[in-house]
This record gives sequence, structure tokens and C-alpha cells, in this order.
Amino acid sequence: MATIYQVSDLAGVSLATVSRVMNNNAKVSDKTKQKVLDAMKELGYRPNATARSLASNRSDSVGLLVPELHGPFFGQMMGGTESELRDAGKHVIITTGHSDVDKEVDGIEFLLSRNCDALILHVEAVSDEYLIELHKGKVPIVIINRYIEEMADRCITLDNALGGYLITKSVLEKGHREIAYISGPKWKDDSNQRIKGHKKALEEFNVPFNEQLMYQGDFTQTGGCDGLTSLLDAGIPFTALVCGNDEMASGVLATARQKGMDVPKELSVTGFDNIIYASLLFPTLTTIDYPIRQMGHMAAKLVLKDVYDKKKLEIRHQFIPKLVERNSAIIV
Amino acid sequence: MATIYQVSDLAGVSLATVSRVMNNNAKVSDKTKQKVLDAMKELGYRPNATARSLASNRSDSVGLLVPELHGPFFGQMMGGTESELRDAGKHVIITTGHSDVDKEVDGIEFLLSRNCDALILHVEAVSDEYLIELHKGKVPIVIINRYIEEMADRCITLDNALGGYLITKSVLEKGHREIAYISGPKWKDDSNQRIKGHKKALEEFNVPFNEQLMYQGDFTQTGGCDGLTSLLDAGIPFTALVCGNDEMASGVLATARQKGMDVPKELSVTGFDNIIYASLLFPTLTTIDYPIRQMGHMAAKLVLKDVYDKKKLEIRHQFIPKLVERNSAIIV
DNA sequence: TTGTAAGCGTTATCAT
DNA sequence: ATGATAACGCTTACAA
Repeated sequence: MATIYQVSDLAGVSLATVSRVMNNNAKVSDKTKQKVLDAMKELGYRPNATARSLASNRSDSVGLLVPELHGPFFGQMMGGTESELRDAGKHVIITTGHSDVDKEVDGIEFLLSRNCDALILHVEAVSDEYLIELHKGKVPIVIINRYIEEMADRCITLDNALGGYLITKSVLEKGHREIAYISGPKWKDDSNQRIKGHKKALEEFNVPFNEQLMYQGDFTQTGGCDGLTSLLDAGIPFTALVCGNDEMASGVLATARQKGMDVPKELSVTGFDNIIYASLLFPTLTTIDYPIRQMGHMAAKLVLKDVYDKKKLEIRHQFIPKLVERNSAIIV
Repeated sequence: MATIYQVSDLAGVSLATVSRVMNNNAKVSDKTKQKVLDAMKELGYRPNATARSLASNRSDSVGLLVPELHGPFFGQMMGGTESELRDAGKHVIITTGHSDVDKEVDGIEFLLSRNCDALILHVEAVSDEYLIELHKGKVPIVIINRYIEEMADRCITLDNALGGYLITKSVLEKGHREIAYISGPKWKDDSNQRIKGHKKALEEFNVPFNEQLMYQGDFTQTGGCDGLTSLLDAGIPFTALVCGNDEMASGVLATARQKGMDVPKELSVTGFDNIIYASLLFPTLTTIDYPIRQMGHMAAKLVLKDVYDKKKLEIRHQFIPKLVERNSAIIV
């Protein structure tokens, strides 16, 4: 691999001049510039990002931490962030946290040690305090899908409570009064916000909340399967089943079919997220649209604005969920 | 951020000793080692990976290039690779190629410039020659889902032709003789291999291949929608529709339902890949299982073996597709 | 076992 | 406009 030395040699100029040409951040005469460019081409020179980053303390890359690499949800988020940054000539370094404190911290430290210019984090295990502390450090961070008062201007969130409210309200408006709920894990904030919205809607319709119609799932398909089975076994009747996300709803649909239940005739089912295949399920899933890709884009824009001086970008911190009515929930 | 200097100061030892402790690759007395560790803890020292990598020409991280970050297929692949490497204490740096030559090359150069210890590539636009050339360089590379004779020992592939053969054979065995096909893009190798298998099966059953029952799609859901519409419009009857992948098949299912066609009674449909929601579609999709997550794991293992000296790992270069029979294809 | 010092490939601050 | 040269934070012979 050719280095800057060899380029400067071949071009007959100093190191500094070569550096100036690559960064074009200082006047270099057209003639010498051309000599340098020619030398670079001839040698197939590619700057060493590591050395560059060590010397300049910049890296033109931003770290991205997601819980998992697979799954429809994070895929969209990563895609949004990456494309936005790439268009700006920046690179993204992705790593995972697996919703585990140690792994999240480890991932963050990895990204920091790589000299990322900024961090975009979708973390769920690490504490608010840790993030606030981290925020005081030198590297700007953006939190996605989590709201922390003390650093509100660094957060990109969805109003999950509103979403929870909207979906349950739509079920109530269809006449349902016996409504079961499969939630996400209790320790996840978005999960709780959705439940909060759910309860608010119930209250508005004077429907008492029944703890026995609540099952705590884990946001996976299997969780939905288990949830339906468990709720059915409990023996308390319900005509609608609101799920904390689409993946669990898809598990519910599959299990219901297996048990010979007709959705939506015997049971209305709803999801949350509007993942890519929600409209491909049978029946097509009534759900809440979660503009996660756009939010990924926005997180990137926030970084571009703050770190890379794209002043004119408009930042929007909170996104609004929307009801998407399809065929899995009907009038009772 | 504390540096190695401050640690050596506080511990009262030399730079080199601190370095030895962090890498524990040379004898250090227990006493001094403890002093160093204490100093590190006290300062909250975190080694600077950039400097480390510059000095040692290693980075403990491997570059991963995928066409897209979203989608069920690559998500599984990245997940497999990442978890395998992470368990070995290595990190993965992910970037995208978007099936575009320039972007793929750009992505590869980015990874190289980051000093990755190895590259795992899922590339489709770049030429064989380019990869062969790249392979001659200093950084070991692994190619996933693409077979290149000259570097067969660096490739992890699936026998796509066999898969294409198996799925069409299963349809033929159900008595179908008028079989339409929606393929992936012509310029993708896997797409062509699948077609090749398809044709072989037809031949075996003495069914002439009909070019007019062939539609070239793009491996996306929309491609499937358009494909079905186009094939129907052509007016040539068919009782089965074999799709080049599951995403297109899902588009076909949705469009068929929209048109009031009953799948599988009026039309048998098959996919390829067995993506995560293939069993959630209605009807559940008969398809070919593509063990992409395992292949992601294997690519990582190949790197671990070659680059990180885990000698005992067993490497498997070619994976075998398996027929998964569900409900979308029935006896005619 | 420990220390010294020369890199690693850049950037950036001075001079000129 | 260009050139020397000292960082950047670490690894690694080579000495001691």
C-alpha cells in the first residue's frame, strides 16, 4: 500500500503539500496540485483512515448501535441512517447491544475507541444516568427511541403512548369491550408507554382494566404464540386482542389459525409498528405505523447538523404514530 | 481521555510495560501488573483502537459488506456473522454496496482503509477479476453467496441450481405442467442458477420451457406483483407459478388475493429462501430453505480460522438447500 | 522482568 | 505557496 511519503517523493513535493491536496483545505498552486494528483493515481494511493483519524481526531464515520442486526424493525432504521449519512460522504460503523447492559457498554466503548465523530444509539439496557454521563463527554450522541429529559435535544422518539391510545381506541370504537393485551417486556420503556396509552383509551370508554387479560410477552413472534395460548387457557372471554407489536401479532395470527379460530370473525387482532410484512399477513394486519426509517434518517440529520455543520437541516424530535386500518380487526 | 502515558506515569512504570499488560503477550511480574491495572482503573483508561491499529497493523475487527441493511435475508446473514465474531472478541464493521459497482468498491476501500483484519463480502456488481485481484492483496477476504473458481476456498455458497431444481420438481410432481416463472434480475448469478435448476427439472419431466411464461423480476415484493399481473395479461394459462425468491412470492400472494384468485386452489405458488415470515403468509409458503444465517456463521468461522488462528474450526464451503413444503402449492 | 526509542501514516503548526 | 517537524497513542524490536 502506497503511503503519503511515496506520493510526495514521486511528485517531488513535501508531505504537507500532499496532505493539503487530499484535504484541499489550503491553497496549492494548480501546477503542484496536478503533480500530486498524478502521483496519487500512478501509485493507486489510498489514504490510511486510521492514521488520518489518529492525527486529526476525526474519522468521518458515525457509530450506530442497535439491539439486533436482524428483524424488520432495525433493518429499516439502519437503512435510513446509513443512506442519509452516505449521501453526505460519511460512513457508519454498526454494532449491536443485544439489550444487555454489558454488551451495550461494550459496543459503545468499541465505537468510541474507533474515534467515531458521533454516536447514534438505540439502547435499552443501559441506564439514563449512564447516557447522561456519556453525553457530557467529547463525542456527541443521539438517542433514538428513548426519551431522556436531561438531553431532550439529543433524542428522536415516537409518541408510543399516543400510538397505544390510538390502536385501543380504534378497537373500542368497533364495539369491543373485552379486550386482551399482549405487551412487550416490562423493562422496556416503549412497551410501557404503549400500555399507558392502552389504559387511557379504556378509561375514556369506561372500560375497567383487567389485569388477567394482560400477558407479558417479549416482542417476538413466539411471545405472541405463547400469549394467545396463555390468555385462552385463562378462560376469561375476550373479543379483541391488542398486541404490543406486529411480530407478536403475527405469532397470534399463526397460532389462532392453528387452533381453528377465525380472525377477525371470532377475534380481532391488532399490532404495532407496521413492519414490512404487516400487509402480507392473513388477514392483513390493523396496526400503528411507526416511521422508523424516517426516524433513522432524522437521527442522521441531527448528526449532520451538529457535527458536520449542515446548519440548514430541520430537525424534528418527536414523530407521530398513525393508525393503519386493515382487515384483522372488525366491528364486534 | 486518559492515554497510556498517564497510566504509565501513575503506575510508575514504562509505556512498554503498560502495553504488555493490556495485551498480556509478555511476562510482567504480578506486582507491576497489579499496579498497572490499578492505574488503569483509576483513570478509567480505555485504549485507543485507532492508535493501536496504526501501530500494530491489526484491528481485531472484520469488515462486512452487504447489499442492503434492511430485508429479512441480509439481516439474518449479518446476525450470524456478528454473533460468531463477537463471541471470539472481534468486532464487525458493516457497510453497504447497494448492488452498485461504485458503491461496492467504495465500501471495500472504506473497510480496507479502516485496517480490517479480513473482509467478508456479499457483492454482486463488482467483477470476478476485481475480486481475484483484491484477493491477491494483503487482507484476506471471504466471499459469500458467490462462487469464483480461482478462489474457491474463500467462497461460502449455496447450491442455487439444486434449489431451483428441487422446487420446480416438487411442483411437477404435483402434476403441474403449465408452470410460469418469475425470476430475479438476469445479472445476478444466484438468480440464473435457480433458473438453470428450474429448466433441468422441466427437462427431466419432458416439459418444454416456454419463454413466454417467464417474467424477469427484481427480487422485491413489487416485482412479484408486477410479474403476476404481466403473466396473467399475457393470456397463456398456467397452474403453477414458481418465484425466484420469497419476497416476490409474497407480492404474488397479495396480488392474487386482490384479484380474487384462490391460492393454492386456482394457482400454486412457490418461493425461495424461506425468509422469516414465509410461514406467516397466507397460505403459508412452500419454498426452499436457504440457511443464510448458518452461512453467515460459517463465513465468520473461516475468518477466525485463517486470520485469528482458531485452527480446529471445521469449514464447509457449500451449503445444501432443502425443500420446505407448506400450503401454497398443491396437487393440480 | 523492565525500559528506551523508533516507527505506524497522517495532520497541523510553524517557518520560509 | 511550500517545506520542516512535532504531535497523535500505541506496538515492538532491542537493550539493559
